Amino acid sequence: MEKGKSHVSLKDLAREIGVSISTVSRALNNHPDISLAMTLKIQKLAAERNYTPNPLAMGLLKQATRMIGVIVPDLVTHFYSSIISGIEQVAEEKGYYILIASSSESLQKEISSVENLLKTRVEGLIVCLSQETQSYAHFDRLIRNNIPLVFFDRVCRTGEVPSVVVDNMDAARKITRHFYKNGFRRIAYIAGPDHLNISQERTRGYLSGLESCGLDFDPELLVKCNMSSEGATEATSHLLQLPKRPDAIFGINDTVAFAAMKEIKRHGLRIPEEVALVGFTDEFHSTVVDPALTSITHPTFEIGKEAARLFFNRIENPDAKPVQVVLNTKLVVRKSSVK
Amino acid sequence: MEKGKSHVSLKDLAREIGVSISTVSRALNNHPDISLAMTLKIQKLAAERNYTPNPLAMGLLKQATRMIGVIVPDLVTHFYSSIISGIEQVAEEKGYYILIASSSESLQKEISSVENLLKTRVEGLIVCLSQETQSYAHFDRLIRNNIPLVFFDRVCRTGEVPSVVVDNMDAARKITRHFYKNGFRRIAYIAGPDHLNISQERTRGYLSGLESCGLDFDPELLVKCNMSSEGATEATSHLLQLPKRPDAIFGINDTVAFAAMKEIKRHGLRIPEEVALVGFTDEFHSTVVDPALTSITHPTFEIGKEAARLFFNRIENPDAKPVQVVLNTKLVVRKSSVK
DNA sequence: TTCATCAGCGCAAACCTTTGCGGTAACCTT
DNA sequence: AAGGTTACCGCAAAGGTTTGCGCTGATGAA
Repeated sequence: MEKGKSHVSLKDLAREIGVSISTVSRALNNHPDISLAMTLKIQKLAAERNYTPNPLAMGLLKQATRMIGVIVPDLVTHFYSSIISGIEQVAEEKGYYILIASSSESLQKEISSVENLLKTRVEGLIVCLSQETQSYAHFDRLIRNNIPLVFFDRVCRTGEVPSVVVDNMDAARKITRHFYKNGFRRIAYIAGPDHLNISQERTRGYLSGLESCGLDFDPELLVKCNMSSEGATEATSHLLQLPKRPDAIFGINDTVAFAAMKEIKRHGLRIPEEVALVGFTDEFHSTVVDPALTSITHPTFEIGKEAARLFFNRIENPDAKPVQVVLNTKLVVRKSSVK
Repeated sequence: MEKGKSHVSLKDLAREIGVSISTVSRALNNHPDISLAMTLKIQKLAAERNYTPNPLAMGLLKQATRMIGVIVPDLVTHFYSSIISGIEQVAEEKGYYILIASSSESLQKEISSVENLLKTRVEGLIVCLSQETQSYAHFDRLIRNNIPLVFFDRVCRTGEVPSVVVDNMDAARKITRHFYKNGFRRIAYIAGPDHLNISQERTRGYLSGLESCGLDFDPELLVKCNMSSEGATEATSHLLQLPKRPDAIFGINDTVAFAAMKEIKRHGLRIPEEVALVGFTDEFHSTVVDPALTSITHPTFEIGKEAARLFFNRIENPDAKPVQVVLNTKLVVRKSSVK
């Protein structure tokens, strides 16, 4: 291999054999116009020289970069990294790469990520909305130009954009009823911002669960937080200091659940004897904490794979109607919610 | 915006204004050859039409894709996702994107990831070796062609390739001495595969720590595992069933430490009264488990940022001598190791 | 008036690939 | 032997950008 030039081009091969570039190209693509002898000779040299087509040139020509942009609120939360892992697996099978950008839960960063990813000519985007996102104009351009777009978990525009979510309402209902069955009556819920679909849906499930158990809804027991550790800690502390404090809490996601657990312990209360706790989180974390956390486990890896599948459906069939895939969650009962 | 064509090219602008493509290009680059009036007119139109240079074309021309390949053993471990986050931050500042591939701790996948990333014409690679990797021939091509390459954490060829690591020997020494100071005498170490630098270095630190405390090294107390949950569980179980079982264990990384914790509990032993435990892990996980885990915390985010900085040094100064950056760890003492 | 100068712009090559079309032999047919 | 096939290959354009060089018209000087 020549120094300073790590990639061989068709031109290099053509020059070395003494034919034109087009002949080399056709030979490598087994075009019938090229004689067998010539084809073999060219393919042999190409293999020796380790030729691989330049994806930039192909991208220019075919207008297809084989890259997907992925925007997540953050990279370090297991929920997201696991989903990304799922996306990556399907993408790899299809020969696609993913470009990851994190919005850090900021609308501004989400907007600029969309722009930047489009600048790099990704073929489309797979997105989980940031916590701040309430306006969706930055996705208009994609929709208008029919650029593939898929939302997961935190979604919007479900009429126009395919999405994959879990059955949040059902999950929250299951939690509430589980608490009831285990003898808890003052069931609190630490929710997220109102504009997020996951928060709304889980709130509905919570209320529906209460009703189905014949429990009255006490507005004091529904608190909202910004889904950060700090916000959740504060929310938990608030709940625990109520005149009639709750005997059960469920948190809207991992971060909230763990912060709540720490805060309950800090208040010197025992879990689950004095305050039961259930979270929305994943298998691994739930088992490592003490007491082991009862939780709704998301099929995170599957969410990622499904999002990628929807994406490729869109690529292969641009005019198909947007569908929403709803995955089921599982309530895994552990120590934190059973006296 | 026209339907089906989401990106405006120089040609489009040129046609609309009625000048040549080169004039448009120069105007946008403020070339002095173009009159002020024309420059302004072109720039205005470009802004209206939302023109952005096509990175594929630029990539072809400049042979620079502004993309970095990153290969990690997995995506979901907090250690790696946090490092990736650090890399991403620095990359974003420089206007670079990162392409992530995970080796799943497999040499085969690592090799194919290197190949595939090179095919996509990334400008270089930032890599943490897979657990299986003992031969390094797949990096030869990069070194030979002077393609930027940086290793972190699990490294090799440190003479030829810049790298960022933590002071593993010092960290393991600190742990050993910490155990000793707190009254533990049978100190066990669950190591990883021999060929990994991190495993070797920590073993040396362990031995050195024992010696400096005047403790004899008991080979029974040094067990190796493959750093999976299963391997660590088995190793721990083995240690706990020794005739003279250890009263303190330290695990080589997150996975091992948590598996060990679960296994100790499963054996009905109390932490730290009967068996003390220390891990190599991160802040978040250490505090969420019970008892809170004493651990060496890696400056993960900083490792990522430093790796990216080394990478850009390499880009800007290709012939500089490869350096190794050694970051310090911190021993954070929590309940799991203090009687 | 005439030649040199210069501002301002276009041509074309380069990066790499694919592909419709045109071209050139050698062969076959009648 | 002349015209028609056919096998095999090259030209050139397309995709988008930058840039050295050449070209034009006008202005300045002599």
